[in-house]
Amino acid sequence: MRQELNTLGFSFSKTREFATCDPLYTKWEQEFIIKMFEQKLLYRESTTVNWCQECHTVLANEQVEEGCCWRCSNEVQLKEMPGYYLDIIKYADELLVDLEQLEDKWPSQVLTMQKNWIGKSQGLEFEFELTQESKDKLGGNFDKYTVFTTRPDTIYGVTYSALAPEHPITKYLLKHELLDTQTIERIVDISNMTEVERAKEGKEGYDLGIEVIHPLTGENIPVWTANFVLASYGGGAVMSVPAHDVRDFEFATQYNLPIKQVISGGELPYTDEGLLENSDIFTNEKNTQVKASIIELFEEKKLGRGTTNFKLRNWGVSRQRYWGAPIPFVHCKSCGLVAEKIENLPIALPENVEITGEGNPLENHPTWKNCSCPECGADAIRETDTLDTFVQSSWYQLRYATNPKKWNEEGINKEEANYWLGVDQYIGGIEHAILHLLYARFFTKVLRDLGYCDIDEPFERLLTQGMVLKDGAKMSKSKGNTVDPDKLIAQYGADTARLFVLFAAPPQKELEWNDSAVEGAFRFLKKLYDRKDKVSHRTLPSIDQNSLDGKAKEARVKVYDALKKSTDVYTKTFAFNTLIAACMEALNALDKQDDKAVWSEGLYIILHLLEPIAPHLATELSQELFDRTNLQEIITVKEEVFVQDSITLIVTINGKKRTQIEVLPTASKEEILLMAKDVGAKWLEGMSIIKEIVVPNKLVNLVVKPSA
RNA sequence: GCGGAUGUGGUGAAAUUGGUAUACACGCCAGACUUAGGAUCUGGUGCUUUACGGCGUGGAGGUUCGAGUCCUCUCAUCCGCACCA
Repeated sequence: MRQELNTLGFSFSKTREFATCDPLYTKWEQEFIIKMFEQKLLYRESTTVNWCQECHTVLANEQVEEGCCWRCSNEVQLKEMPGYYLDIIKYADELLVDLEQLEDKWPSQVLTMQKNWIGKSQGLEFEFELTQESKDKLGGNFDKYTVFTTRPDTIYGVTYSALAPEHPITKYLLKHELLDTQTIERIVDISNMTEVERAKEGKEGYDLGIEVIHPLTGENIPVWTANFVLASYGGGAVMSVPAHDVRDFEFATQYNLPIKQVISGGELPYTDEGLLENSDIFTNEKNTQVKASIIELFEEKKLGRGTTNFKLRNWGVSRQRYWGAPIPFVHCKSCGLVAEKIENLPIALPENVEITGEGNPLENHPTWKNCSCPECGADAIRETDTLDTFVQSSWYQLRYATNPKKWNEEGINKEEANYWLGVDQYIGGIEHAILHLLYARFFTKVLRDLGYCDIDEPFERLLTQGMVLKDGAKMSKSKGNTVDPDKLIAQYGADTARLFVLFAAPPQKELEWNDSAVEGAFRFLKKLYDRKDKVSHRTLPSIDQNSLDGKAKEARVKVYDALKKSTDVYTKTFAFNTLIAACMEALNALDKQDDKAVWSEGLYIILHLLEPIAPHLATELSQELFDRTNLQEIITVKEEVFVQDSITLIVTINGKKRTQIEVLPTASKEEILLMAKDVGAKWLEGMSIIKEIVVPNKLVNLVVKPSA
């Protein structure tokens, strides 16, 4: 890999190179984790997690794609187990708001994906009080439960409430067998399904035989459990308004539950705006306008409160595998969960380990997990979970900005990090839109708050390069459809390979690999090299524009067109394909003339422009021809090159191109029109002109209609 | 279902942001030089028509002197989210 990058001529600061699995890197990562634990940003909890049987590990929500593992595509299962979580929800608002700073600097698609993933919604949170009878049934263990809604305006239309199968009340009913056996079995089955599986099954639910009291009307409302109520969101319980919610409507229809319309409008379920009805004092008001008043009413009566909820889940960072930094905690019989002492870091992975593919290698290691408690010194057990490797990639840019001489003493040098970062231009695949790019944003903000740097956003500008496809599929080793760049380089050289790839398409676009055009790229470079004999000046020559013939002038225009274009391409658009095309045009135009100074100037500039694209050829020729070893100088665009002796104007009639005229740059509008009518006489016969338009330097348009 | 993106020659793609549509390159055709060419060079190459011309940026409308570009509707493909109450 390193060899390949070198051959292709990529530049890295070799002194700053490091591996994220190096214990010296691990050490600081573990320190951050301990600091986060101290700030209560990291916690350990036992919940239902995504488990990949193939990888033998837990996965974060972001790492599950359509119910499958992002690495191996194996179907993810649910499992109840303890794990460590980073409180990313605490930063949800900032992560959302700061997306605005990235507008126009990041692709809008990525911004949208992050926004949707964070999924902020505002609404009302309130408690449903259980009826006395229901409280008794639940053995006095529950008085009420909380629900969340974004539609407080439909509160008078509630006809039932639904709990997730995992809701504590549902669980209680199951445990104490307060439902009939068949129902219990079915609910347990549902509990074992993933969200994706539940969605596929269609709606299913059961009457739990308990009731709650409507907080405003005092009516009794039946409580059901339903497979579409998510345990992980909004407390795992909802109020149901079948008249104005598609899901509730479907469910209510299926189980013959009552439906009460409270917004006037069309066919049910009606989810658009309208006037309220059957809504007590709010009747006849616009539904969009009463949301706030209803929340206020709940707050006044101390029944509930306005709240914000996020779809984003906290980041589960526990992994049960060998690679990744060990989570630096110790389980002590008397002290409980204890963070390792900073001076004992790093807690390195053992090297004599057996990777069997079965179970956690650290767990299975005979001695590694035995340690003493950092608090009391008693025998204790080391945590065997390791950190998600996305933690490693969340701060490597901060490490890279830190002077290697300081790597032993500090993880991140604040001054240097502040100086170098955020990254001016970051390049990566769209597949990390809500993985690495979200985690790194979060981690950067946490490290900022822990005092390690003053950076708000890790990556200032982002380019998501398109995937390279082969036979319509993403190129990958596992699919065996990769193209070996070595072969291409061996045959044509690294510069041709680079030029070819950049010329094929703009980098944002995905590219179907087809190497038939390699020849073209090679031909261009060869031609460029062949023309070195044309150079007669050792420096950028000064040229008297007036002494040149037309072809030479045209060549200069093309050369300076390319130079002009390069600024935009290298700083904004990254449309290297158009810059390469401009260089090709310039070379073609140079070939049509024979002024030595123009040739020298042209090649000087073309080599300068191609340096980042074909560095080997460009630097070698620049050195040989012009004694230039550093191609970073700024060449100014000579505007006089673009001043033309005459201007070509297109003559259009009724918007259709008919002919063209040559005029002096000083020609007046009247002169131009006169000339246009003269050359266009053929098309004007029997016509009367009703409008004349002259666009300077561009065209003339004559609007005509048949004479009466 | 919701959200986003993209549709231009045989192919990869350009178009100064409302002003000559198809630059540049691949491919193809013809020619030149060659013992030879998978090397190099020259010319041609959107469709249609004998020609003048007509048509042409997924499709249908609209705005405008003028639309690949702006607006409305529509079709197709791709991507993301997917019961988030």
